[in-house]
Amino acid sequence: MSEQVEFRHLKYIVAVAEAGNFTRAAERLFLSQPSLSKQIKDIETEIGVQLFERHRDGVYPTPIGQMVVDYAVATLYGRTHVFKLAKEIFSGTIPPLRVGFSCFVNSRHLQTFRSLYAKHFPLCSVQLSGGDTVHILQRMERGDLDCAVLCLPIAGPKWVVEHIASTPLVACMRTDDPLSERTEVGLQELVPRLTVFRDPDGHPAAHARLLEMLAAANSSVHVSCTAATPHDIQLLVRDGYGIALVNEDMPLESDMAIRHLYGVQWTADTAFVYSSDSGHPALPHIQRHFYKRNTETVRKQPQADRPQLSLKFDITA
Amino acid sequence: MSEQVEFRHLKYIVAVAEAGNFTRAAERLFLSQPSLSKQIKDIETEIGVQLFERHRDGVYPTPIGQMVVDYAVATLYGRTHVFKLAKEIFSGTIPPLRVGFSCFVNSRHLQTFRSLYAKHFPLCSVQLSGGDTVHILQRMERGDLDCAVLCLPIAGPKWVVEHIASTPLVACMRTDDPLSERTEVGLQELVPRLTVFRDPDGHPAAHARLLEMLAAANSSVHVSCTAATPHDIQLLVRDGYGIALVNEDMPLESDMAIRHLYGVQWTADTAFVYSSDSGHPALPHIQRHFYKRNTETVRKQPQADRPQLSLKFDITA
DNA sequence: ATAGTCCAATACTTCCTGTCTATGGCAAAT
DNA sequence: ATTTGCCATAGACAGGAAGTATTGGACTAT
Repeated sequence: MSEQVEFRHLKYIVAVAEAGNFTRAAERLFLSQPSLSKQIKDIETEIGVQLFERHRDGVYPTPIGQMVVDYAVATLYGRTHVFKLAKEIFSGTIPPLRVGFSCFVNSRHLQTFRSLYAKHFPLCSVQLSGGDTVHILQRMERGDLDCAVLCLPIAGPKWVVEHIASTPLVACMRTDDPLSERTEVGLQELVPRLTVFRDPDGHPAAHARLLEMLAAANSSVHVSCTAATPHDIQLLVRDGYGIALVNEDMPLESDMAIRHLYGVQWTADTAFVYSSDSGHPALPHIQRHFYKRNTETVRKQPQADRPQLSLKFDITA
Repeated sequence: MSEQVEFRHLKYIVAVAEAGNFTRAAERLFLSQPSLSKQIKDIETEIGVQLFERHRDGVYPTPIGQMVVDYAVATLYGRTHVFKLAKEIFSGTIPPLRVGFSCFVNSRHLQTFRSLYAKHFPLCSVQLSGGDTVHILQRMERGDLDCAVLCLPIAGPKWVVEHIASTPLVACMRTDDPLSERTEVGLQELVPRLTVFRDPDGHPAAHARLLEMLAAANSSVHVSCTAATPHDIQLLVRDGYGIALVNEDMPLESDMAIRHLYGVQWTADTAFVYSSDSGHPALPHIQRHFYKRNTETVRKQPQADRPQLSLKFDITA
């Protein structure tokens, strides 16, 4: 039924809608008016729907016609951009992708991203640079970075956020800590000693969300030590300043142990982020791949009986 | 550059990728093999990118080719569905849209939805039915409803959720309540008298989220009265059972007053929801319109200094 | 009234191009 | 060495998109 509709027709439909007049639309298309009229009419009879109302004072899309016009604009845009991107990738004229990352993101996610990119864009190089989340976001806003792998939550409509992974939050303590003899530790016995945190300034939204999750569990903590890197956090824990909540997959240094939490199921989340008005042509394609990977694997929702809280969402959004 | 690429080519590209072989792809397309070969080759030279690697044991898409194949599949799918939808709307063969709604959703959102639908699909009718959120979701899952206008949070990957509106949460009390003399009420003086709530069974996730927001403000409440409708909530408040948290735009009955909260900025959110595997062809188009309306108006993020918490997200997701 | 203007639709011709058949080339299998 | 399977090339042909010329309808100005 729609098999006969070609890109040519979409171009004609858009032109007529914009010009509001067959004659001027034909001029703009460097086409004769009869040819344009016929093509539009052919399509209308082909799909069995009137797309335009011809009045003496102009040609207006019908409501359905307007829907088709919207579709046509999007589709024409998609075509030019896919093939533009393909050519840029093929010729290597695509600029190097500048990727930021938070040091709290496990390096395997960076490797996943990197191999995904290398697989799809073998001629294209990647420039990595680490930093705290706020700084990375600032640099993306300035246009100094194209995208980033960061810890959620990331707020606001200006970012495109594609979830990559969830990791349980666990307690990080010394191996000689009495609590390390348990296989799991309860929140109530943990909270009084929970004093080591990620630097709130590095990612205020994540800090606020963590405090909110603690509040939801009727726990209030005393934030006495903060650190800007996983290494520093373990330094503080090793030196006896307290216990920290860390990602289960954080690279563990010597004399450090992690224990799961009992009674709650808290997770931290990693995401691929880029500016919604970013110009780099590879980003939507990469995002689409992460999206596919998500929709294929997310099926198995565990639905545990323990309260599942996640750092995923920014509660101030 | 990509101007020469037609839907025909996209079909050919997909067929070759699926058949892994020019000859068999041509058979499947009821086309001669040379014609197919030539068309693919023409496109490759036209856009300047090799899409397929011809090996002795088969034809494989290059990485860029795979990207184009993905694009082609999506674009072909889009074309058939847009015109199928257009025809169904035009001929009135589109079935009536069965819309569910929660009674806590302000009726103006239903009217917005209704006028949007009527504007785009004038020949198509709407069947409205109200109920509590859980019930509406169940009916959508069973296929008895096509879509719904509900209060967030709505969890899970099986729902497509498009945000419609945010409304401040306010305290609902009797007009003769001492607190009603203030222009704003503080959470600390409010919480001890906050005893009237929406029925938790009607929307467990929203109830849990509200309790979490209260916990985040170091407040724990005693849920002594619950009601299933805004009317019943006001009934309980009028009869002196306590104060309720309600949407600012809830239709107010006589002797009832609402007061904003001081120190926090809490909001409840309304969304357009439908099943991600729903077959009704109008839904993606409606969603697209809400999405457009959002992206056009959301620019002005207030960024107040008060803590902004929202019922928007399901924290157990 | 009537001529003039504007615009879409129709009739017919031209020419481009997508498809076909036939064939060549190449590598692996027998 | 021959056969087989597959893709590329060459030349002929037909379908249809676009062009030119024209008609027809509706409004306007004199």
